[in-house]
Amino acid sequence: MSNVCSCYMKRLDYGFRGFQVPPTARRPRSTRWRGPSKKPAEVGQACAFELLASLAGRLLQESESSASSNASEGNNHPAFSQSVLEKERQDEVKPLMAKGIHNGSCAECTFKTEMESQKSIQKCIEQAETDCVLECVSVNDNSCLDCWEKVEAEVKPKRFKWENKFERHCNRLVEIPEDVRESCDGVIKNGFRKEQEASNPGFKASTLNNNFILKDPLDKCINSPALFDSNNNVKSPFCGGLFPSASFSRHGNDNKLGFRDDDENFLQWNRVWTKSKAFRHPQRRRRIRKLVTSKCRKVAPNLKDCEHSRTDEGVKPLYRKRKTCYSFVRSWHDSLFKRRKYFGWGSVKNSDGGFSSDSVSNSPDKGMGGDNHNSSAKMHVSKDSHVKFSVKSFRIPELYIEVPKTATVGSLKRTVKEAIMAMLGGGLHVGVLLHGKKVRDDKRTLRQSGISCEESLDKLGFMLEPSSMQASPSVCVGDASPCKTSQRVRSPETPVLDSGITNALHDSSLLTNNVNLVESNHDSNSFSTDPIADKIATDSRALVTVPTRSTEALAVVPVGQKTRHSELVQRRTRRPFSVSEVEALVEAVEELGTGRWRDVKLQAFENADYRTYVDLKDKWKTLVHTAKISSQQRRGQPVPQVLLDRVLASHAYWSHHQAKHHAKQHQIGTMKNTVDCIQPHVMNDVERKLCC
DNA sequence: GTTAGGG
DNA sequence: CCCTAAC
Repeated sequence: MSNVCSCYMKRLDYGFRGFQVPPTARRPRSTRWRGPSKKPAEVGQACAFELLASLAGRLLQESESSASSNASEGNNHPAFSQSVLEKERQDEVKPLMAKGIHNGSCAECTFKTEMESQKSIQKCIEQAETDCVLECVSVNDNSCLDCWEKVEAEVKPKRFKWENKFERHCNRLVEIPEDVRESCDGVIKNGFRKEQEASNPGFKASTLNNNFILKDPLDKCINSPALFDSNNNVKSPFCGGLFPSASFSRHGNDNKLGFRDDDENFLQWNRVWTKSKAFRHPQRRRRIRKLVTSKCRKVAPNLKDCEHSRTDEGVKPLYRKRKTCYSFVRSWHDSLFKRRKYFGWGSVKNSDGGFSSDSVSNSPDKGMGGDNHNSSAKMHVSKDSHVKFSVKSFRIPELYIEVPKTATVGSLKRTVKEAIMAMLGGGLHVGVLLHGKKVRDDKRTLRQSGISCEESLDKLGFMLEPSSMQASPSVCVGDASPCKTSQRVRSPETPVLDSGITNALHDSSLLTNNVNLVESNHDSNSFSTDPIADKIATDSRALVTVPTRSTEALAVVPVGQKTRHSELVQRRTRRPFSVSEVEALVEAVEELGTGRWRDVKLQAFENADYRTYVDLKDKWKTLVHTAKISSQQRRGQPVPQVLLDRVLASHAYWSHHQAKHHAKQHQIGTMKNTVDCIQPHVMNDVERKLCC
């Protein structure tokens, strides 16, 4: 624990993308896939197929009576899914979502009740159909998706292509009895498949002999933590997370899971996404840096260095020093966004480190179960106007820790525990999101809040938030939520915290993005008056967000953004120098010379807050380079050759002059040191002459 | 805090 | 544009 922030040369890095409160085994981060977040539609597909597959399994089991219902090792799921698994094992058909069914899938509630009651196939099919429809509807209505697509269109138009999402699929082989095939096929064609074919040209569902070979999103498998079952890992290769490497091919299907461009896309995405205008203002940025730095100077001995202790004034982060904690934070961030590149397994949805519910499902009652793509929350509206929820588990944000290789397992456990406890230290509240917006009025009824309406089924979300926080940086609950990779809600009226960055840092350890959906409308060219809000909105993948003090710029401590997600201080937005700026720079340098960048700044760019003297120095550097290369090699906005000539001339002059000056200074120093007998006025004379 | 230079 | 060493 105490070594978390120290500098062991040999370390083992553990990345935890989240914990499930219920004991569902999870893969090591290194084996989990994190691709670009999937679209909700894929969830819908998977759910529908789960239904079908589950149905198939169930029917098989029934048809073969109890002969096959003996073993249940490793399957921690009751009832029907277990039998499905068993059947799969016997048949050596290792497909499927049987495991997915058990835990948190949209099919769950249906099968736990309806299937167990052995109602008619038709009913199940109808249910499946209904669910398909619901899925599609909710997908279409999903505002997060809208945002996502919007950003996609605006930010990564060339690189991030959803058409490719099916490239990461693997085949699922589902055995379906002959007598059900027809009806299932009908369902597929008329319901799910139809929808999918309409929206996803790449989607395929074909029949082969007695099998259905379904290509559906692997993401569903691997993104669903519910699928991780350490006991059954071998049985469900496609269920992700159990693969030691980042790619695999299965059964000769050549379904390679390549991360190739997706990773790039992701990084690119993250980069763009994290580009923020928050720190565009140098003064603010400096202030932030100072704040952070000063905070970091406070010494603390261990991981808690990077945690926060509460005082009467509020929450105060105790940062040992910038390097230590910053690197900790940064490595966390790096682990998020860089490791993702290599170890993609896992849920992108988790990548924002959000608390998430493994599943939030409705009571297995009658009625319709709408799958909420915003939060995975399932809500059931029964006939008596009750709205029933069941939240099975929550996950906490990704946690990144380091321990020495020599650490014991016990210490590792303790470290993880302490880190978790630190995150959860303040206790938690649950927030409710409706239409991506926080429902703040606790006294309103569900009906009044619009939650009781069926139309809101896919608009509901949950989030966890620290109970001690006034502000609401919180995280959506829910697993299948595209929202998690995109945005969260930060209501404009989010209360202001007094402790500023202190709280921000505190929050950072606890929470993930809390981004207003609306802010996804930001484009990289817009300038925000609220840098922090901007930042938060832009960097949805940052592990950390900062409650903003209205329009005051604070700090965001990305532990890792996507961002995705982000550094302690965001990289500034690139601001190409205009010709006039170049001219001003050249003029100033001609006069002042190189090496006096502060003066250059004050003289020529005093009012350009976004230009630091380092910027000017860098620009001069590139100008010199540009002037030296041929015009064909130059890129960006062309600089008039006249200016470049002046740059070269000035550069040559000042190089010479500076060298001469330095030589003279050295000469003078030497003289002073070696010839003590020289009278001061003589020395001054010499200096004057040399410096001419 | 500035400057210089590598990335 | 960032980072860091050196001053």
